[in-house]
Amino acid sequence: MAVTLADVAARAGVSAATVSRVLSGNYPVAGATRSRVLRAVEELEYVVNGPASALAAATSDLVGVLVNDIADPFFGIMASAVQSEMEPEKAGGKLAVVCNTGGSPERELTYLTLLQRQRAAAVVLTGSAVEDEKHTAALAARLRRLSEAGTRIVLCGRPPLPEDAVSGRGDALRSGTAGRDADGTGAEDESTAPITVAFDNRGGARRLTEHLLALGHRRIGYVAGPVERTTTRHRLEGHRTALADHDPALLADAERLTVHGAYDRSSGYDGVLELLRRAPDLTAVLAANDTVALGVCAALRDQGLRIPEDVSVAGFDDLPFSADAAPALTTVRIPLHEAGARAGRLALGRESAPPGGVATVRTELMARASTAPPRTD
Amino acid sequence: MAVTLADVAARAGVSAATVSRVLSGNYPVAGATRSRVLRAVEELEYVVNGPASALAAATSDLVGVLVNDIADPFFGIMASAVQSEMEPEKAGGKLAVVCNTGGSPERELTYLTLLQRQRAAAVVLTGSAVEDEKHTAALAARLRRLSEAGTRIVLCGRPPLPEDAVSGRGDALRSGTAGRDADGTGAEDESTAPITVAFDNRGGARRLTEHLLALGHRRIGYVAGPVERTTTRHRLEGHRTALADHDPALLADAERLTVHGAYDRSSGYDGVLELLRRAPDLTAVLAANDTVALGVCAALRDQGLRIPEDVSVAGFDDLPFSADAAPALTTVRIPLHEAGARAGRLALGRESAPPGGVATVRTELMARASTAPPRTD
DNA sequence: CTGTTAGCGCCTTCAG
DNA sequence: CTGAAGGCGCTAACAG
Repeated sequence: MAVTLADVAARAGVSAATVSRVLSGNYPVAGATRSRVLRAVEELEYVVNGPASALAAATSDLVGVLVNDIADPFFGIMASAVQSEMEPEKAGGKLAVVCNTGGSPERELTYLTLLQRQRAAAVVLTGSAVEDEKHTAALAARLRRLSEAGTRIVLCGRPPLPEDAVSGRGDALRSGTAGRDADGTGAEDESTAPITVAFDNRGGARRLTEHLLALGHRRIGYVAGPVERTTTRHRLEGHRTALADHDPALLADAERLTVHGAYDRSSGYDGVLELLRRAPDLTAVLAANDTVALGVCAALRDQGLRIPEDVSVAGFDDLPFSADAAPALTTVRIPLHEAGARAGRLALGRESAPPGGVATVRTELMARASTAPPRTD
Repeated sequence: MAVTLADVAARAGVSAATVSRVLSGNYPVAGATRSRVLRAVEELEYVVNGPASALAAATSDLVGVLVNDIADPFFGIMASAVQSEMEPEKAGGKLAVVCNTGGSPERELTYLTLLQRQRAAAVVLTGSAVEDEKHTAALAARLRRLSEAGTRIVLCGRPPLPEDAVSGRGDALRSGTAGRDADGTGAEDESTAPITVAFDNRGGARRLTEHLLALGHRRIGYVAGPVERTTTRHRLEGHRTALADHDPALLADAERLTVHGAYDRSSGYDGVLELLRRAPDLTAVLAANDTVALGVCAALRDQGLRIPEDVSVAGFDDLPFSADAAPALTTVRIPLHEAGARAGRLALGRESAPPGGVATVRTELMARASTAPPRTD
């Protein structure tokens, strides 16, 4: 069908091996032959057969990037950053594969299988994880297998896997076919645990709540994300820590002033309406993220409430549109691009793992116009 | 290293061929053997070796999706839609590969090469194309080669390639290696021209401008996208057509009232400032897209101008945040999800090509609060 | 520095 | 319905 290495070799008057060598460039070849080969490649418009070379070399140049929602800039920015580190110029043309799990644990596993099947060079898992015992175990198992197969694993924006989930079972039930490659030299025991680039969600949420507290707010509603997600839990913990530190009494009401929903606009809209029903005297609302905050603002406006005069609102993530919202949104900045880029480098092994395998990315309070002191009626 | 087909075969007490057959499921196998094999697969945690099967079968299950900017929801939504059609349940687990070109023609070509090397099953090119003779020719050539290699090509959100760029040269210089697979039966001449899902940018822009005209606006500024992009040109053409139809005199000023920039927020900010310098008596501003419109609004606000009382603003695309902007943004809705999903189906051959190979997606005017009649001083 | 020789793991006729 | 055998295109030791 297509042009093959042999065709190029024939045209250049050399052996296939030589062509292979000049193409991969990791082996000495005479200048003259090299250019002769290159010319043949040009003339024949030869393009390497990826599957064939992956098979022979037992490695591929695919890197998987799993995201919960590719239509959400939060993930788009990270994915873009990861990919920016795979520039053909920078890293020999790795192909970053962005996979959209839609937040579904099953699809997460499915994609990991697909990537394992492609013998991906690395996999980057971004965004919050689902905290379900069974799923965590399944995920850990799959990651372990990927890792054993030589795929590098990087977590970005999610916490490391719990210890107990990582500890693998050691029995490799391997059957017959009398050991090909007869000796057991393949013992490249790179630290098998995934590398993690975590976000300081707790700290960010704590500082955000402290900011509201300092402004004088005491009745603070919280439109949180899905209950089962790590990010949701961490942000909530930071919030409540700040509350407790300021006045333990505030904590008592926290439960009632919290509603859960998805990480989308309508959850914010509906969520704040529910909060208003429960506590009409709310003076501030924290949202799970900036998108949710937008929904909160819309609902508040529809209720005839002014921001921040009547109610203060704050988001999380500091996505690009947040600064342009009216009023500009107070939020917590996460350096998504930097984090993604780092994850990309880690995935390619171009940067060495941080001590302990976990790097935590700082978050920063961005106090803007959507928060102000509460009304003093 | 890893578990192979042979391992599974041995454990199930059958031949490798049989295992292959139950796994691909396209060949009769006795129920008993089938389940025995399946069990062995389970026990061994076998995962097919993608490269190997791609090599042997000469097809892969990768589908490339090229986008100009993955961090932009415009592309995120389309990519997500394309991918949603490749659900493991729907289409035998195709892997959609989202590639971020950053709008660079060179990277577009590079990614196409990478995809060709992977022997991708299909490629979807989304978003506006660069109108440069040389690049168009190079692109057409590469697409033709991909197409010849059996990769299906779909354009989504960009116009079909110009006729003259498509017409291929017929000489296939193929050398030596005395024809393997000795007969020339592989003559599967599917219509080689790319299928297109185009957006009606012209019509949308025309209706948008007519809307402003109907409100009474006559001095309308336009912060357009990059000059060399098809989308930019089409939207501008629609705008000017409306202007000319309404009053040819308006066209005279159109050039002066147009500035070009990137498809981002800061272009909107800077662009409208420039327009204001050129024509302080502007009553309305059209933006290249919603993101740009946000920048326009920010700049206007910073200048102490109210929207829409002092200046009306409109965007394009109707991204999710547009309805939540304050004021809600008047814009033109493009059904990005539907378009992307259709492109995905077309790419998989699950939907037959539209007559002429081009389907045009309707756009719809969304008149909201950011546009109103001009001030009557 | 270059050619030769074996596979990599799977699919696919072709017999049985 | 199942097994045997050859090859997909490339890489990786080995020899020269």
